Amino acid sequence: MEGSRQAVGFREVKAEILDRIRTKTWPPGTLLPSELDLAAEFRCARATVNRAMRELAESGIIDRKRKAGSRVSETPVRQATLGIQRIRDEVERAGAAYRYALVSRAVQAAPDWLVARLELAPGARAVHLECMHYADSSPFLFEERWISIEAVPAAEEADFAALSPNEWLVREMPFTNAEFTMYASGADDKLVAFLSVAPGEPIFTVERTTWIGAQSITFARLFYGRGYRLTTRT
Amino acid sequence: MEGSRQAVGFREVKAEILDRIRTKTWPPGTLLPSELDLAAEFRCARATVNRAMRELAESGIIDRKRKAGSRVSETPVRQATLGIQRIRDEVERAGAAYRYALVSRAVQAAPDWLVARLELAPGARAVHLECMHYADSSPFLFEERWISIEAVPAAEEADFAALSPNEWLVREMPFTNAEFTMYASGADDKLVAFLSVAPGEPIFTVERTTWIGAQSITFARLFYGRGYRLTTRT
DNA sequence: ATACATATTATGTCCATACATAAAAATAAC
DNA sequence: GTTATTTTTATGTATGGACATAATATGTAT
Repeated sequence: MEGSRQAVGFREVKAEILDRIRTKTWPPGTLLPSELDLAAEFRCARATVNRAMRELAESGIIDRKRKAGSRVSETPVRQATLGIQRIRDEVERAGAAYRYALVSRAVQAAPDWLVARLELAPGARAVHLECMHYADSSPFLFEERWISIEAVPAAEEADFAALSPNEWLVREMPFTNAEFTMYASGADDKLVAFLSVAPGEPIFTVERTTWIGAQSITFARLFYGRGYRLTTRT
Repeated sequence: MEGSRQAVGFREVKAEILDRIRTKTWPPGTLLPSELDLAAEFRCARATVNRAMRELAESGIIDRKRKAGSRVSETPVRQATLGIQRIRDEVERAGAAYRYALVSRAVQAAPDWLVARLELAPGARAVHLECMHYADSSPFLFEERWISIEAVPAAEEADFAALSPNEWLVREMPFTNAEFTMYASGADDKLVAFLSVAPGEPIFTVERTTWIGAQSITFARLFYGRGYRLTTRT
């Protein structure tokens, strides 16, 4: 037979589309050919092109809309993956010994802001924890955490003095969605005491909410000690 | 007809599997039924189950291996993707008007620390820029940037007074790899002046190095104004 | 028992087809 | 000219079948 190429899989299709975008054959904003056209060009099934384009859309390279077609994204949203996230691993990867301590534990009605953030039922109860994580016995991070009892009933009985909520939840509850917010805050009195920093000293802070499916599980606020840097690459 | 359920899509399959994991019907480590078995149970095609399970594997909920089957992950890979965008979009998405101003521009030999970080040749030249980004005429972000002239010769002639390096580079060099480092720093004199903050005030800071393939392109240090929060969700 | 070849099996991918759905475009009604 | 209504079309998803591939399990020879 003549030049009928063989075995064009979704990886090849994806790579070829990416290459045409990279080389500006299809500059940002370009309307791509339809799945059917590309399938004809690559001599493969539409489903194959569909998977290639779906994955490109998931990583933000192209935008897709029914009937309107697919176009090269004008504003490619680069996606860096935040590799999370047992705090123990983070400390030990830096070559330090990890130590954890429970500061306080309470079961209480969720405050209004938490009800709003986790979309809890009014009057829902939550486990409220404060903990310290140490690297080689120097303060690494102060953690404030709330766990929805409705979502994780076992949290009410769990022994968080023995196991950090971080590790307990990793074992107990897989999650599907998380929202991270990062900002710089100034150290208040509590942080001054626990993190051994000066009042007002810049503190790298992370807030994290996690869900499984549509149900919220937990909210955590992490205050990192002096000199902490969070690094990630694409 | 009797109870033959209808239209079971991959979302439903995914949700049901997730639910069985959440309720510990299938605790961590459990070997899941094969795709064929699940397809029979849900009365759908294997491809439908396959997509559901593939997506669960991608988000780290289950681990899959040929022949060995799929099991509920013992240590769910908790990874979040951090969406990186153009500063203009970030400002405008918050409903503010975006304005950009070039503060300084110089072509100079790359300082030693930059040579090391970007793995430049000794004595390599770089464009050094300082810029301000405003949201509704209030300071949003002060940017320090170096661009390798070897990697991007056009940078030496580009008019960065008209277009921010951020947007210029996005247009010019799509598809780069990037490394992000985030931390909290205290405002120095320059930041006090440009960001209208108090001396020592906590500043959310991002350092970003980008490459295309193995070649480094640019290094930027972004100092965000008061109250900035970087949010990302999976 | 140990090493090697072979069969088995769950996942991985592809195909051709079909129908659903959303949104744009074209048309009809006012 | 403006507003409904219909048509068109690209994407979204499902199906049943097929073969590939990797890893395990099994059987065989040493």
